[in-house]
Amino acid sequence: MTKEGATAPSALYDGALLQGDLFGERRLYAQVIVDVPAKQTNRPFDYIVPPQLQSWVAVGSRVGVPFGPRTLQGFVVGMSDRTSMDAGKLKPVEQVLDLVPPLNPELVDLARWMSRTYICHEITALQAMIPGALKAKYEKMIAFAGEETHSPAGETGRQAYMFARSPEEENIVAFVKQKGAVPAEALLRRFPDASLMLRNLLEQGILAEINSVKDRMNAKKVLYVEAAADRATMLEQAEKLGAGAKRQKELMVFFAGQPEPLPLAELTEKLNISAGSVKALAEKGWLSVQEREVYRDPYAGRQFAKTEPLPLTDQQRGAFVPISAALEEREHRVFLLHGVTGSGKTEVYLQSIQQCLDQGREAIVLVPEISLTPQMVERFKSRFGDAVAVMHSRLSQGERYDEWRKIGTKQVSVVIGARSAVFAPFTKLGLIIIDEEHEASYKQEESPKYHARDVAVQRASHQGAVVVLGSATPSLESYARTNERSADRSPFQLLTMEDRVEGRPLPAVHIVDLREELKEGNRSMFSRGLYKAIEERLHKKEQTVLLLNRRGYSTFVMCRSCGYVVQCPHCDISLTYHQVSRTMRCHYCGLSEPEPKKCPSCESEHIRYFGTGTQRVEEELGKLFPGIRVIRMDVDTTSEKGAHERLLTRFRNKQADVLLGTQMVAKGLDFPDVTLVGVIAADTVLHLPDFRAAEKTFQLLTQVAGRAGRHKLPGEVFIQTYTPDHYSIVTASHHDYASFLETELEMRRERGYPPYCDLVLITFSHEQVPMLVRAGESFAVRLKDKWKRSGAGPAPERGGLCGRGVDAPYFEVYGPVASPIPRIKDRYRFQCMVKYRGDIDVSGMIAEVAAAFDDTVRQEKLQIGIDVNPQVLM
DNA sequence: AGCACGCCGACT
DNA sequence: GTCGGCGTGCTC
Repeated sequence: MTKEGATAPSALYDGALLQGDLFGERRLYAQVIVDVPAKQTNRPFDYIVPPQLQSWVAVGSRVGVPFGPRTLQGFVVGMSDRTSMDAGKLKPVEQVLDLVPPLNPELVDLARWMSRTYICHEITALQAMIPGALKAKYEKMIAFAGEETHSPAGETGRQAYMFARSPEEENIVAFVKQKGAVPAEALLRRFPDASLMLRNLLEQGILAEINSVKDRMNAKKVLYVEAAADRATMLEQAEKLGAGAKRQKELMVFFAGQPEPLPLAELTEKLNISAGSVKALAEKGWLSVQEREVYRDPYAGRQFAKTEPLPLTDQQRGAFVPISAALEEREHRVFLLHGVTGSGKTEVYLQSIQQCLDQGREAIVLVPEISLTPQMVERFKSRFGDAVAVMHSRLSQGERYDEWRKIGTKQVSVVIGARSAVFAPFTKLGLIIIDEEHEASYKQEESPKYHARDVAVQRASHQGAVVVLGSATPSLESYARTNERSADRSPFQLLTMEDRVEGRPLPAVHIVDLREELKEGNRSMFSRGLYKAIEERLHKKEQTVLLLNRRGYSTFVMCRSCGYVVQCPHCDISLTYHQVSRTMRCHYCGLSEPEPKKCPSCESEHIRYFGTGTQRVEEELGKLFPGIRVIRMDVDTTSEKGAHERLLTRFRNKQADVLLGTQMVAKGLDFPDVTLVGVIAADTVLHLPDFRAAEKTFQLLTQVAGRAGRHKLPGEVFIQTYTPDHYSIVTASHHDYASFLETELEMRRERGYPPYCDLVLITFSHEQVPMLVRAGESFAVRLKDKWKRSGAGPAPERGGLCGRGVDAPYFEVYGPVASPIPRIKDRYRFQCMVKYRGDIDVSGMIAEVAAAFDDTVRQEKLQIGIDVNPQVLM
């Protein structure tokens, strides 16, 4: 309203504002992020909130809004009573999709932070926070639009045409009219050949298209039965029933003494009565049947023996006290709990959570997906009972949604789950625990490429919550931050637990030099030491875990005549032979083709299989130890739902002697009779082109070694390797994290890698190499230019990072170079790496350069993937 | 992402 | 002379 308008009386009585006021209505506008992940729509759009929806719309609501010609799902990210736009141009919010907003203002802020930090569209970040069941689904509805007689005069031609509708058209109109609105898909199913007629009817305006957001939140409904009269009446009426209605009589008597409603299913089972009897009585009006929403509880009917807090050891107490104090102060703190395997970290978690709950606050527990086993869940369910919601990928979409719903409705105060559980919509968050914080699975590989650890710290800092990062082998980034010296990042507090509970010794570790074995004439994949050890375990009826971080049968297949290696035609990677299916498979694009009988290149039949995979180890075990019972666990045997747990249960029940698998056998398993762990080839990870290769090797070896001798029986570990002197292997064999850390930090410093700098990886992919090189080079130039113009100083020389002072800002773009796997699914891949240190908004700079590339992306089908790894400086 | 509006080739 | 190609731009 203008100033003049405010002083002129006539204007005061004009306009929608006043009209609204007269009817006691408030003007309310919602800022909505719509479900279109594109640069141009990556901002809020304003909508009018109609009066009847005002009490339902809040920041965090999921709404259906008209957007251009269609209706889209969107999230409300702001509410206000004014708008910067001409209010006359605004459209109204059409639908509110949930009774309770699925997000809250804090999560909406977090999404904005994520979109900036990880360079993604805001809608992508918002979508990542809600369960898949709430993902938008759109539906075209056909509705009846009005009588043709309403057409204005003068359009007689049109009318005449309309009156000439065919009987089939009449049928369609009648059908739609009767139903009110019909999904277009359903209509075409009913009238399969009607698409042309439908188009005519739509053009004539007799029918209309309505786009709406289909509501996928299907709460499960169950029928409940209860008495519809008082006890006396029920008994009285029971007597009046005929002798033939024996079941009904029974039911009446039962409900006379049953004031509470009962689920129909339970009733029919308990009283051995058919639903028909209930229906008959309901029709007579003596019973009432209602629909009730229920939760699909995947743990329904399972009894969890209640456990009480265990007395803490001195060491556990040493860790618990500072956490407890921070909780008490309601202060945001991050603790790094460095505890060797078996030191009792879980009990510290449990008691910290208990304290958090006692304060009326809520807790999130993140665990790697793979260790989200029934045993793990059981420990939490046993302590906190129904206050726990469990979220993992093995749940059906509906189950997942129901668990999640319990958070919003305050039925639970603890969530345990994998990565995405960090977004649990709690409003009084007090504690976030991240178990095995070094695990790579906390990093999401698709957009938004977030790291759950970083998101957790971000969330906690806004809520005054405590974060506990637990690990036996903390990531260098986290460990470095306990020594933080930079001004703008607060340090993590280190808590250490060095001893195993009850003083159980760490297992003895033998490093086996495979070169020596070869010299001695042992060409088998098992060293003599490991062979003997397995044999011994078979005799003693103890169990063995074998780790080989490579699935399939053999890693590559080569022709010995010409040296041809069978490769994937779509990816630059050799194919792996799978014995079970007798196929060659690509582990990157999933291609599967029959094994070659002769060399595709020279037709020779001298084809040999090189490299060992889990399938081959399994076969070999069977040959060496006839009758041995082996469970193989890798992606190929655990893809089926519940297979993972089934295999572990079998092993636990001692239905197998050996558990053989890829890294998934290394994580968090705890079997009392496992006394031997064998690592078939420790170097598989070590030589990957990854600056974290040594760290990953150390972590993997330490984790898997921790699987042996966790209970009464002492454990033994064999690590087979061709590089027995490598520091990651040597230090892992001594369970010596401190020494590993020291050496690895020195390596990182020399090479200029995290935690001495932050990294961002930018990958480009395209079907043609020239395009890719041009784009990558142009990107790098523009990025360097941006840095220069920011006036932050000259880019240092290459390698200049080494030995630089702690506070010196640094920025360098490396590349573009071909990616480690130069082609996947027929697309070539190049990458640039940005190394920097200091408080530089690199994400912002990259986002701007990427935005300038948008046209290229559209026209040339160039794909730019940006992987932001905000690391920690030392 | 869709969808409309807007300037240049092969057709009634 | 028109129908239609997809290049640019907008969606509260």
